[in-house]
Amino acid sequence: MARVPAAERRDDLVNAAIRVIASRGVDGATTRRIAEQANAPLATLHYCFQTKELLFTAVFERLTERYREVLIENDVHGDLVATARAMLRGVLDWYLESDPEFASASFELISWAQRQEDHPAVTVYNEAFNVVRSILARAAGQDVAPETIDQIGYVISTLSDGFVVNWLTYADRSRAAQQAETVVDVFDAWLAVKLA
Amino acid sequence: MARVPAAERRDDLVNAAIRVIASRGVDGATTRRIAEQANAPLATLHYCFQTKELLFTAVFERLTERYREVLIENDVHGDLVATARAMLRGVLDWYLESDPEFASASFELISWAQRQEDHPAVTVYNEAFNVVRSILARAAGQDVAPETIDQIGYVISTLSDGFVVNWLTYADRSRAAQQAETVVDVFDAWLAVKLA
Amino acid sequence: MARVPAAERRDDLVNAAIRVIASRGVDGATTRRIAEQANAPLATLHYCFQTKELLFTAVFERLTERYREVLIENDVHGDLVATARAMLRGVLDWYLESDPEFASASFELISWAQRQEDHPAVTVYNEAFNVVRSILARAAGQDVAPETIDQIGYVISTLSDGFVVNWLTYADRSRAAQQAETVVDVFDAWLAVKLA
Amino acid sequence: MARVPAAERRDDLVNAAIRVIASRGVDGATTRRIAEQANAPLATLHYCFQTKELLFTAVFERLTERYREVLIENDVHGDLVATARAMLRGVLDWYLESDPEFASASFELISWAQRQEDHPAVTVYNEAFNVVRSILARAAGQDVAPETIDQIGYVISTLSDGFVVNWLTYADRSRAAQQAETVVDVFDAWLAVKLA
DNA sequence: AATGAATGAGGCTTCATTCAT
DNA sequence: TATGAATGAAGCCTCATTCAT
Repeated sequence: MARVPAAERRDDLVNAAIRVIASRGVDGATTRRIAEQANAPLATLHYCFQTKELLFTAVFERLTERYREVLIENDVHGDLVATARAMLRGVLDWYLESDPEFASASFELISWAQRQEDHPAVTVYNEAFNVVRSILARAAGQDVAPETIDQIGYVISTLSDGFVVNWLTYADRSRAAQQAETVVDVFDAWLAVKLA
Repeated sequence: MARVPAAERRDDLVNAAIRVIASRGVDGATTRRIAEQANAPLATLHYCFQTKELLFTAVFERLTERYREVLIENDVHGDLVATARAMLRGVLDWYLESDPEFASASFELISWAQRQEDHPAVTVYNEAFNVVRSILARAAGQDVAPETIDQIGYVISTLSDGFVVNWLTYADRSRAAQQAETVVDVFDAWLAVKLA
Repeated sequence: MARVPAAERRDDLVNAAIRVIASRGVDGATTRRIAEQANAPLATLHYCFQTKELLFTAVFERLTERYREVLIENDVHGDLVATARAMLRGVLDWYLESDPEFASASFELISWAQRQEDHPAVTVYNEAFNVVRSILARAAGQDVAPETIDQIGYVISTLSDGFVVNWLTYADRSRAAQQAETVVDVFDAWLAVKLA
Repeated sequence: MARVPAAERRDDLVNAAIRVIASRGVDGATTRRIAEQANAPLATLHYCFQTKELLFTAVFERLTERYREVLIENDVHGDLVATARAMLRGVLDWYLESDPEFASASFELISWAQRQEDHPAVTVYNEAFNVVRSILARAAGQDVAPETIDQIGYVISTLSDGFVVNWLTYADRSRAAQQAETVVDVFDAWLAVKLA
């Protein structure tokens, strides 16, 4: 097996871990399987990441980062309603575009993170929430109360999380696409009342 | 050691399993830990449930059954709006009342079930959905299209699932109680538009 | 399950044990499987036979007894050559008639007995040998040296054991039937030289 | 702990397995006991052989190989009678020289192999038989019918198997040495008639 | 007398990790 | 540096046996 520099290996291993977690769950994601998927010797995994937990943390960070990117990419720089709406849409579409297994891996990892000592699960939520808030705040200008911003953020996350659970369970893309419409309708209705 | 009827033992084990799954995740829920939590020798677990998987299935059924009960208990036998609203409220309140660990165990088990051969995860969703549908249908009478009923059911489940994810992540009851209000507001707004 | 007197159960259990040993080997013959095969509760096995070893000893005795019967049934009360020949034939035919699994169980049990404290394996051989010897001795009258009698007995057992090993391995009855002819031919040739 | 090449480790384990099987039977040959006998940690056994069954297969192959060597070593390259005779003698002597436990392990494993899916038991017999046949065929030249060759092979195996059973049962070397003589006498008598 | 319930001991296997090179 | 080899701990499960009725 060709010797490969550690930095590159790290990347391979993180990607491999995501794939394995998606297909076999967090508990099915053994070091051996991840190493195999990454085409790397088992010992390399521990050479690159002292511990399985550290590898998972890296995976977690990668997912968090991706999530933030999705949010930022979907900032339409419009008014509050348009911006909020686009953000929700963007997240739903992203879920739909990626493999359902990807969403599955994310969820698995959040459960996993919940049980780790320093609760990075909360961190990722907070971080995502901060991104959402800052985007919305800019769109809202001065007129909207911070509590309202927060609430909008909460509803976006609630709707998208709820959407994902169903999508993961049924893994039926055309059905999920329709449901995405419904979800956006729900959001619209509420926003109209809220910002009336 | 005192003689304990098998049925009771089975019950103890199911309860123990729920507790362990909630606190340590499905993969942390080893037979040893479950037996210990149930205050039973490890071999007893396999006497009562031939297999760990069978125990988990029993746990799964227990949770499913409980979920159905909650739905039925919250049928107010009113008109469609009142009935739908009460059902959503009932589920949210139930989540809030029970230990967050209970909801956590449910979520963990759904992920687990997803990876089992015969996908009981889908079954539990379908079953719950059928209960919701039949309650809503009775409340709606003849005037409402079945598709609308289905959509209302979908929104109830999406909102409650989304609510749970946040509740599990932060495990902050007073915050969740406020969020429950928001969730119901969202539902009301949409229902008003939908059934206008 | 109907309560059945212990004496009858003992018989059932011994028969069940033989069947299970034949089909799954000594190590596959667990108490549970034997009890199941005998249609008896597991605890009954230990009620009838304090120990699995004691049950196996009973099985062993049953097989030994059967072996002795076969030898005696095939005593043609003729001269030495005819008697010896008939005995070998009788044993070979018996093996051929019974299920190959029966022979298999016998062999399994002999290996098993070999490893028990008081070596009943030797006992069964000695016993069988004594039966053979006494039959041959009567047929031989006074003229034949005891050593010769012993040697004939040894050759009978060697040939029949060797025959069985092949029969067990290939479990091909028509092939084994031909081989039985060959075995008898071998015996005849040697007897002719030996008793010339 | 000193680094030991994997190949050597495998060898140690195979040897240990043979010893344990010989002394405690196939079913008494637990992974723990084999590892202990090999002075290796239990996990090492599974590092070298993914499975207990694979280890046993390796043991089986070792025994088969050894058996073939014995046959080939005892090819005297003489005429048919001399060659056949020498082969039988060689096998008997080999059994006598080696520990009775070695023969015991062989027999145990053949029973074991019989119960495996792909019946390697038949394979080893066929293989051994082919070696015998080819040696005999060369010695016989053109004049002897193939059926006769086969028959001689069968008698050799029957006599040696029968011999072994007694040898294993009594484990009395001096007695077995005498019996070996008798066995060869039997073979000689039959060969004389057969090839007359 | 007869049996459902229960269990300690031990079975095979896999895990994350470390060691020696 | 990078990795094949090795391993202690723990996984699930089954065994023969005993207990309480």
